[in-house]
Amino acid sequence: MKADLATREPAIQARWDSGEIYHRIMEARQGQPTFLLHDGPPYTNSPIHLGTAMNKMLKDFVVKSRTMMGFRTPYVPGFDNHGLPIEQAVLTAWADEVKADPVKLKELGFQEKPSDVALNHRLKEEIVELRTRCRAHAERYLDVQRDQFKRLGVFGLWEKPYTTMSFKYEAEIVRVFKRLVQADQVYRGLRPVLWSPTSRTALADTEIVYAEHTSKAIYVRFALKSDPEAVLCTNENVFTIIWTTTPWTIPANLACAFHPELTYVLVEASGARYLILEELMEKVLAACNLGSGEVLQQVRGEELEKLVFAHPVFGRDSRAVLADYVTTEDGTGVVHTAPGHGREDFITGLKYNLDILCPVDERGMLTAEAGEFEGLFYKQCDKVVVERLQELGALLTVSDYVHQYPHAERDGQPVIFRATHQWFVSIDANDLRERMVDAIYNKVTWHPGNSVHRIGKMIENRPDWCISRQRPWGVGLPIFYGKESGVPVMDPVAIEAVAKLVETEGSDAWFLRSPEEILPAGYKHPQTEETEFIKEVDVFDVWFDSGSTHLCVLEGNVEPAWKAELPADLYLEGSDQHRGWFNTSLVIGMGTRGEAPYKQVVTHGFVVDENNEKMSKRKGNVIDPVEVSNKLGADILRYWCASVDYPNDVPCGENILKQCGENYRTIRNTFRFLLGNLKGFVEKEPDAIYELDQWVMEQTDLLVADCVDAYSRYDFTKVLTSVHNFCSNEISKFYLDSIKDRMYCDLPEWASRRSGQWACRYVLIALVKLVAPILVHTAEEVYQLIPMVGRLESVHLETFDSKGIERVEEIAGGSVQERFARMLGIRSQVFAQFEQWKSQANVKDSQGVITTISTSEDEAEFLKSFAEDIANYFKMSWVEIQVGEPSVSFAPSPFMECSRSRLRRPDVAEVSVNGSALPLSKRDQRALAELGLVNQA
RNA sequence: GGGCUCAUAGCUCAGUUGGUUAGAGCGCACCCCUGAUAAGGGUGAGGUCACCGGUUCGAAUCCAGUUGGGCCCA
Repeated sequence: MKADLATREPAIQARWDSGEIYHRIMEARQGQPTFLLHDGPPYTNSPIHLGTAMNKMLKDFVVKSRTMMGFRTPYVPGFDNHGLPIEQAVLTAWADEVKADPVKLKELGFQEKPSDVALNHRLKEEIVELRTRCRAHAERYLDVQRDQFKRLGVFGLWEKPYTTMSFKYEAEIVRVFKRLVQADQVYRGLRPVLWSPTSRTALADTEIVYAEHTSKAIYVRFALKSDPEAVLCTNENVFTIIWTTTPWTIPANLACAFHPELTYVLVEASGARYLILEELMEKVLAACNLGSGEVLQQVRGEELEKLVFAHPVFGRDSRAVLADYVTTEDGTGVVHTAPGHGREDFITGLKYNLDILCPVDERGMLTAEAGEFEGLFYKQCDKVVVERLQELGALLTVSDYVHQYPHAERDGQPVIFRATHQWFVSIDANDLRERMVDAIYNKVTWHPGNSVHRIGKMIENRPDWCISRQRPWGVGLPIFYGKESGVPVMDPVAIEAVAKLVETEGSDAWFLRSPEEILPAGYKHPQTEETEFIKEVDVFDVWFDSGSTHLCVLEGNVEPAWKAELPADLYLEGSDQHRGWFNTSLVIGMGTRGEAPYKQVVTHGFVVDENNEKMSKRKGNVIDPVEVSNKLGADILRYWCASVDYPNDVPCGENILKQCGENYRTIRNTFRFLLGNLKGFVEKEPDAIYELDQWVMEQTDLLVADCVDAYSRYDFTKVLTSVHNFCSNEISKFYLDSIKDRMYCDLPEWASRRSGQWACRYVLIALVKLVAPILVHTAEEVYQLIPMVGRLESVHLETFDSKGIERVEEIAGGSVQERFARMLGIRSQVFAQFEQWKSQANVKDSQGVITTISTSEDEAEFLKSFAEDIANYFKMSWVEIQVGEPSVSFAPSPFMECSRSRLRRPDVAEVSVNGSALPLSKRDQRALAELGLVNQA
């Protein structure tokens, strides 16, 4: 019975497939309490990797173990299809066809602003062509991944998984948006994005490369305008100094940021007073040629919050604000803040309710909002601003500064941060944040427990969620704008019209159809009463797609068969999903339904190699789960998955897998030998159960109790190590050795042998069920070979053989367990002493040896209570027990060797068998007599 | 740089609220069996609990820091 899992497993899986195992299980658990694990969808742009595999296997452990605990455990796998990585893969493969270049698309008028939305016919076709290719790409890898997951032995509704690109799902995404709009959770606002002025498009982070760039670095002084709380000792001739490498953003300056916890000084130098960071004082004074300074006052940053400075060019207010990203490395400790031109600036702007001022248009030209700088290209503006500041006496110094600066990967040109209109889910409207934080800390259970801090901190600090993306591969944001007014339509009726369209024609239709074709006849803008509209061209952030899964799937709106009770019992994903899916699902769940979509969340770490280093193709330390399955077997990979401490980062490599294979074989061989003992098994409970057999069945009951408890706590390592140790220590090293004599020499119908077989089967069934959620194929294979009436179609339809808590406690404290624990303690002492004796006595094996144990009256009586069995337990021919000074001695047995049992016991005597004299023990004489081979002695 | 986190034998893991000599399995070494045999059994050697301080009668365990991994952000 060679393992050979690589060929056995596919055959087992084929039987599951043809028997529709998932559906059989669902039928079998009809009406039982439900345990719902809701699947987080993997992204369909490549074959699975080990991390994806681990995630699915862990989920499968949960689903299968809960099934065997008696729950109904529907599992609808999902796939995440939209988004940039697929789009990029498609574009790369399509690179030679220039018409698909997104830059080209933008040039054709595919702009992010509503005024640019008028899509011409040609463009529509190109977008749809690109989307079609993306869809095909996603479909292809969806199939690949599905096959790979199935190869791992994962059960689920594989013929009808949820896919975020299915028409009905896309329509539900639109409806989730509608619900958030109805809940007054959505708004349109400005936000800085990486922007390429040359290609006039927003860029994703992945489209950016950092390259060396020489900028003009300037020190600029801002005069103090007011100090309402008189924090400073004087307000005459006071300035602060900022340092920036982007002079063109000076027109957009609205604030100066100080670090709340750092110390600033008011220093008098060259006839003026400057408020700068203490730590950088010398450096700044030197850089600005201000000579040496005299410190007038020290003040902590947090006290400066009420100060107002004057914009050096426009004279308008530039508020002092606090921000902890202010560093002590570059600059002055005071950060020029332009909320329309930087991410951190933007966040600070939101915090202080500053305008998101962005006086730069999509071409990189300064707009009217930039006053005297209007009409300049931002690079020219750099120069002009410097000159103007010089003229105004605000410029302290200027120099060239070489640093890493973001450039567009596509054309190699530098990019800028530029605020553009985007759609947001507000995190603070309707106390959403508070309610989420409450749910995190008080409603949801997190495993491991400390991950509550991780998600908690994130939600406490997260900014509003920008859900719009300027990309073609996604679900279009279902927003109409009044053609003249540009006012967006926030009307559920209009959004529902889009949902209806998408449901039947897919989200491509949003790009193809005109507003008139989509909206109800005669539709009027609720605010402006306009009747002509243009459409938004942005699509949803893919995290909106996946954050909606619990609504799309579990509410049953996409597919009634998926309907389940919300919140789900469990989400189980990698720890990166604190930022991702757990987060977005919570926002959407709380924003729409007012509660978290999950009751419990389990997170797992990432796979690292045997040196605890991250796996990467470059390092060549990647383990491919499919390759492992096809070479060693999926059960080996599953063994690995259950043997590592998954809440942490988990190591994997060839040596570790080899070790898993060895441990696996211990379990497999134990099953195999137990099975071997069941030859000729009779399905009838024996009249009497031997004490040893009673012991092993009780041990099994205790193991089952431990393991089921471990399963309920998602502690698969505990399950597997317990089972493995049990197989090795209790079963293989003791029990099976001890019953060998009985199994080989007693006759099949004897009560002794029947008792042993009964116990072997009891143990085997229990063990096979225990490992079934993990070693899915092996358990099935063995289960089908166990002689039993009422065997189910699959082991995965079974339930664990759990005894009640009372019975378990009774066993644990019972006399059989106590007696055997004591006896086994003595046994190991005897073994240790035997090892010493046999080397000096030149005896190789205990089989032909007699042991004499001299001990206290109490212990002697105890050992004698096991009668002749003690010889089997100690693997000796015979054990003499006497009262006396404690000692253990050994001697080669002086008795004849029984030619049947090979034991040298006192009762061996020569009897005549078929005319020749054979030495036989009493038991063997009886056996042969019953077989008619010898006369009863 | 920030948030969260991890570090116990060669490997994978246990180590409850701080309390004898830090455990298990695998691997390894030596020995045995050959009626579990691409199996099985016995014995044994392996650890300054990442490092450095501190709290304590007592620290793998609590605290601070350092180093090195990991995830997420900047």
